[in-house]
Amino acid sequence: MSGKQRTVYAGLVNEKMAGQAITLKGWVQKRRDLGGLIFVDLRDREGIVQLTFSDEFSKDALKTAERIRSEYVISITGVVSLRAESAINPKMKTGKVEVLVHQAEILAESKTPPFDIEDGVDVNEELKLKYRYLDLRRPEMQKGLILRSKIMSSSMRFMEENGFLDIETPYLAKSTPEGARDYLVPSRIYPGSFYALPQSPQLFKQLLMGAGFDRYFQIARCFRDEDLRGDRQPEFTQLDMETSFMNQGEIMELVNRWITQIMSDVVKANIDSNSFPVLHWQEAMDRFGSDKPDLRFGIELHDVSEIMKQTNFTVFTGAIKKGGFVKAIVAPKGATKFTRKMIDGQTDYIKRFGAKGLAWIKFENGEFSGPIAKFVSDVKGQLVSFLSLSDGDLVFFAADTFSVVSDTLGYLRKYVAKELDLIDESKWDFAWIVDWPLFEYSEDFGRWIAAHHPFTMPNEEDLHYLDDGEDPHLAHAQSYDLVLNGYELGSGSIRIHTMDIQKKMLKALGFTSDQAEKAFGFLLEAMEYGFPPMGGIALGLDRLAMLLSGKENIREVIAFPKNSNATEPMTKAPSRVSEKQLAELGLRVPE
RNA sequence: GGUUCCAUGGUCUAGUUGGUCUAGGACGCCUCCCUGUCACGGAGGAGAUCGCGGGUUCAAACCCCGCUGGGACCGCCA
Repeated sequence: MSGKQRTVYAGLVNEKMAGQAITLKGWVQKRRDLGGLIFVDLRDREGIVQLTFSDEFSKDALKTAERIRSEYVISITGVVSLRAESAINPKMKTGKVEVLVHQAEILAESKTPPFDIEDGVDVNEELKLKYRYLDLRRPEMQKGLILRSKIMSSSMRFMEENGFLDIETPYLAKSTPEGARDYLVPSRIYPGSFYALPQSPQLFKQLLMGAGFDRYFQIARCFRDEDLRGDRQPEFTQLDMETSFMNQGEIMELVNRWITQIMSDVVKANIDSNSFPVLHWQEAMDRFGSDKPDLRFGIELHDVSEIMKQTNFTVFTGAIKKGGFVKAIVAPKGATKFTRKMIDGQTDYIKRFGAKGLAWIKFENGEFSGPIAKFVSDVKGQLVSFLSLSDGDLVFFAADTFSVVSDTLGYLRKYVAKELDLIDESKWDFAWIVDWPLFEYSEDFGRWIAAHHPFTMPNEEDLHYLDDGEDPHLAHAQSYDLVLNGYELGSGSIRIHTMDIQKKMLKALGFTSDQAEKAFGFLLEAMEYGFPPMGGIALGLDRLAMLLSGKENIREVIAFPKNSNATEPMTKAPSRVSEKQLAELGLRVPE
């Protein structure tokens, strides 16, 4: 190395530096060789600046430039120069300047990369992951991770300023029932026994409250061995906090201030956290068909069961008789936009939600048309006024159980909004969803399970539902989810802090006292030693970073993510291990 | 566990009623020329067992079956 230190990042060179000698280090984005004059675009994490090589400035440097290829790592020293008016490149942040190179050194050569390192490249995902370190050189990717870092530092600053203590909790923890599948870690010292990687620091943070730390915060990695999605990775990061002696409203207010600070620090957005809508879970489901509604657009669900009861359309009346619903959404001026082919495609798509079909009518020139028009003609007047239809509208109907209708129309309203271009992508629409059911039915277990987790405090007035002979699943919880643009950003609750309620809760979940003792005995015992009232929340850092950087996949804001099959193409994890390693752990693996 | 889509030089892709494909294009790469480019330009060149295996056929990148790998979705995700 020449020994000269970098004086500035390439992307930060500006007109004020004109005439100054600077030293830059970075990667070659592009070389343009005009013969005796060579231009090189030099890239580092802050951006790109143009270098100019000519024997006018240095014969040696020009010679070096002739050898330079894409992705070489170079170090140069030169003088910042204002470009002539005609040579200014308005597309570049540094387009008004260039660096006349007096000294150049190649620090590392590079093979031709397997794909172009530039934003907007369309390369298959596996190749990008295999050469992740190259993909991460793209400005877009660096921007995402830089933004993620800013969310973390903004959060840490907020928590520090509000008296929260950063306390680490174990990664080698105990497997507990309920919830997601655990990642297990075999114990060498106790063959046949396993640690579990935490699905969240939930129990530990509650115990920290029990220990009197009062306010806890942690950027915590969490592990869940479930199948992946675009917004779900097997390991992910939570901005996790817990506080003693605060009620639900106070915690929500604190989170509002926290989010406001993040939005201001990270994306310079001035959001009014006092205006976050607070929706009851039931209301969110009724109006939007989702517990994480996207509120950037309308297209609400309307219950037309009462009107449809009067028709002879057995698909509708039959669903109602079975205790189901008929609901509708209106695609404003959608009658011409949505072709028969598109509707057929959607009819097919919604079958995955359990819907048997999709009914629709078009309202044009005062008349209904479409396959079911004749069945609903008798209630035309009622529908037009109930749904406030105007000319050219298209109406979709779903008739089924509450959950199928909700899933179907909840999906369709997003589809319709996208097709009709009704979504304002510049908006940040936060919402709180509160008053969740305490339990939900699991087909898998054949019993009621905790909707949130087993430590969630029921609403005070619902406590009696946990008593013998009552209907526990009518109980609602002191829990609150923060939603942004249709994504669940975070989930929190007030926790149970007394043993008798906790025991009732576990009993309602079907635990015998023996099983409860075995799984959560340490927690129940802790509750006997002065456990304070407490509550908290965990925000999904990866999702927040994804949304704030406008990405559609969580992989874009994780440096080294897994692919959709939970493998990692670069290191090829997971992999087989040696017989020796297995033997030490007392494990045997079938061939 | 299920549904669905995809796989052609380094990258992205054309090809789709089987023959005219000796597989076309763009970008990239290599050599040479070029002093104001920034999607530099000009001339020339290299580079593909069409993911793998089997089948149908006179003939398969193309049709069928299986496998592998990948994307999206459902289940799952306290």
